[in-house]
Amino acid sequence: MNQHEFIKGTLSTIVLRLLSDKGPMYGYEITREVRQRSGEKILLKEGSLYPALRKMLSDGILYTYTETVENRTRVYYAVTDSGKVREAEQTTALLNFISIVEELLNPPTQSGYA
Amino acid sequence: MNQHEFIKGTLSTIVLRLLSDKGPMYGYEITREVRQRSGEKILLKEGSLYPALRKMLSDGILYTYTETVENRTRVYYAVTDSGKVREAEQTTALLNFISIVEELLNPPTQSGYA
DNA sequence: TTATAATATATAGTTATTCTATGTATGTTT
DNA sequence: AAACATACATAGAATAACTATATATTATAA
Repeated sequence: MNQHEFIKGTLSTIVLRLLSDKGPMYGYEITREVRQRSGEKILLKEGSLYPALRKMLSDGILYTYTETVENRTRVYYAVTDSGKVREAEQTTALLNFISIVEELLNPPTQSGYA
Repeated sequence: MNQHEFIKGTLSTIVLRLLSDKGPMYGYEITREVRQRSGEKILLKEGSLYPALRKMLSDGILYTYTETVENRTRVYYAVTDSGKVREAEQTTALLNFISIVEELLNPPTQSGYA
């Protein structure tokens, strides 16, 4: 995600939300899904994704299992029970933060117009 | 802004927007205004604000002048012409990014409800 | 009167996160 | 044969925000 640095701090929430929503996914699949769902706007890099996934693993909010399909190993990442709690918390917190930022960006000089 | 790290990447846009909207402000005033406008949710720290302001100065999107009120020096930060252009760009980009994130966070399984 | 809080500035150093660049390996298409 | 897509991953750089600290004045509270 080079095109804007707004992603910082939101990446793990987005990934966690995606895994909660779609079920277990493997890394490469996550990058494609985020790219597709964002209309090619958010291009997740491996150098961002894998460290983020490893942190979530060590935090106990994800776990992994592997499958081999056509000689290619896939490492699936899935949400743990505590991860589900965290997902709800973080999603709510991010949406709250977003609404605050939207208010801050809305020019008060324009409010008052009918 | 310790309570959530979502701020990362958005701080300078918020400050730039605020200065564009309210006119020149001094550092301490900015922290109070952001705190107040955000309903005490975003608590800007000096260690975050002043480095951010200095970066914007060196980028040429802000300039400063000083005033002394009751023996206290105030360093006012104001938006340059190129800063006005940047403000419009960054604000639009942030709002676009926000709408993408909102879409990503919206569970597609829930869409379809009336 | 002394201490604390509010006003006002700012920096040094730490931590955390994302990115660039790179590396491995297989299968498919040109 | 080369390039591209699939699939993993890491090392090191860059950046941004934070904690903690420092200075100084004025106002308030104990």
